[in-house]
Amino acid sequence: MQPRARQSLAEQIVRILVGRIADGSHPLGSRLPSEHDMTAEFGVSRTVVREAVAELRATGLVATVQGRGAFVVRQKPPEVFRIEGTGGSPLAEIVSAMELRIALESEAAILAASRRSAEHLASLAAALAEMDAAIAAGEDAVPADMRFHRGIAEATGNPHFVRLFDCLGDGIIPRTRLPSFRAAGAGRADYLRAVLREHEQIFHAIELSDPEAARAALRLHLTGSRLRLLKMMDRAS
Amino acid sequence: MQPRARQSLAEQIVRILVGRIADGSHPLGSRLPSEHDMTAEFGVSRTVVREAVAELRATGLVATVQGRGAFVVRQKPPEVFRIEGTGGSPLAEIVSAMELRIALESEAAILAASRRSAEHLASLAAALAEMDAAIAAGEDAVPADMRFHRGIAEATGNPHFVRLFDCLGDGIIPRTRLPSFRAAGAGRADYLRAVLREHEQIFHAIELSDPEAARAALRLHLTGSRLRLLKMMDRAS
DNA sequence: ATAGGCAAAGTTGTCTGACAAGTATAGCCG
DNA sequence: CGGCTATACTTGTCAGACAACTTTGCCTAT
Repeated sequence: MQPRARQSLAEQIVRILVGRIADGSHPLGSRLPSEHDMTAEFGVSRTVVREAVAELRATGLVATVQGRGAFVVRQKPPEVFRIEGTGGSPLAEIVSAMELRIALESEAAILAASRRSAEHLASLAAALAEMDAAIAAGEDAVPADMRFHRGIAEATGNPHFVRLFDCLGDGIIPRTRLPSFRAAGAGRADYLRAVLREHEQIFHAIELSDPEAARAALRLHLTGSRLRLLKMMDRAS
Repeated sequence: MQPRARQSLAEQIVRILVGRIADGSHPLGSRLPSEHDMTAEFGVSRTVVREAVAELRATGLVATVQGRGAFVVRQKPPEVFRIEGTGGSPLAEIVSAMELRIALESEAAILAASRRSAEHLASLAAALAEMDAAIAAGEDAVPADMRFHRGIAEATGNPHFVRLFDCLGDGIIPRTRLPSFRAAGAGRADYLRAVLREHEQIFHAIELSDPEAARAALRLHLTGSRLRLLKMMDRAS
């Protein structure tokens, strides 16, 4: 699939309108010019204008009401937060992502230890069992790992932690991003078993409602994960 | 501006296509049915189909090539992380957002204290001076407050902290979301001066390259902010 | 048999005109 | 002044046509 050589007219109009909304020419709450006026201003057909407005609508900048017009409901497109593909070396990215995880998840562990219910515990225990089974089956156990960490976010009782976790996606699990990990063989199962043991320690601290122990276990886990990964990368080269 | 009572045909088609892309009926890399085929399938005009495709394009799910078709380039819309307007009471939202801030910013303070440069310090000092001036001018000092916190994220040297901070937007400053704060009058300047003093303590800890002091100052600040705001809300009612 | 060229078919991009549906405004009447 | 109606304005949809680009199939030459 080749990149397009030239921008469509609709895309050009979108760009212009996005710029105007951003610079305040069309402030929040204001009505854009009518389709008829925009066809005249931009010298394009109504179809093109409509498609441009459809795109603005899809990005959330504009809402249209039949008979009334297109209104600016947002000044800037929503920012999308991602942690992969942001440039820099893969290792630097993984280290950066790990630091972010340490921030989020150690606090989540504190809150989870204070607020967890029996259901949360059951969910975490199920994720651990799943992880155990996946390791025994020679898999990388990423889905179960994700479920465990999401379970901690859920046990915080704070929806922001859950949603941010979901936003980050599986890129937060470093081994998903290391091609060499998939080929590692024997060292891999050892690595995963160590991860599983650390998960269990986190689980027990949460079970015991001990926030500081939970935080310490989580930090140890994430710091240890990082060191182990670095060692594995050395061994691979 | 009233909500629309009924979805447009284009929006309905978008919904169907988003569902199909998500469930794998139209997998990544595949070509959507032609416009002609979709007009037949959905029983709508080509205009409607084109607008629906324009919306898919704008959300990044699809890319179109003239003469070839519309191709799926992404299976799910990028997740947008937001902390406002997620439902629940305003107070519960603010408390939840504050917990998230405590997680992110206390770790950021640790890293900032370890990694800050003279430029980072200068930038933080400038934000403090700005905040001072804004308080003296009777303003709410939100832009300077944001700059200070962003400066800490920058001093971490970890781009993830900066970008996540930018994603969160000014909703993380609780007083931007309390209408009663704007009317508070005398208590407001006192509140802001206390906030400024705490910012200064954070600044000094970072200046001294003392990670634990920075973390403690940051946590104290955020916890204190919450308590003070609760008090102000009591006084207003 | 294979490669190249050309025409036809297929596909998206744009324009035009018309009608449908909803909203806003202005004017008239009680 | 308030209510009703007609008109003007605005978005939503349909249909047809042409432009521009890509793909496919067929024919011819080597």
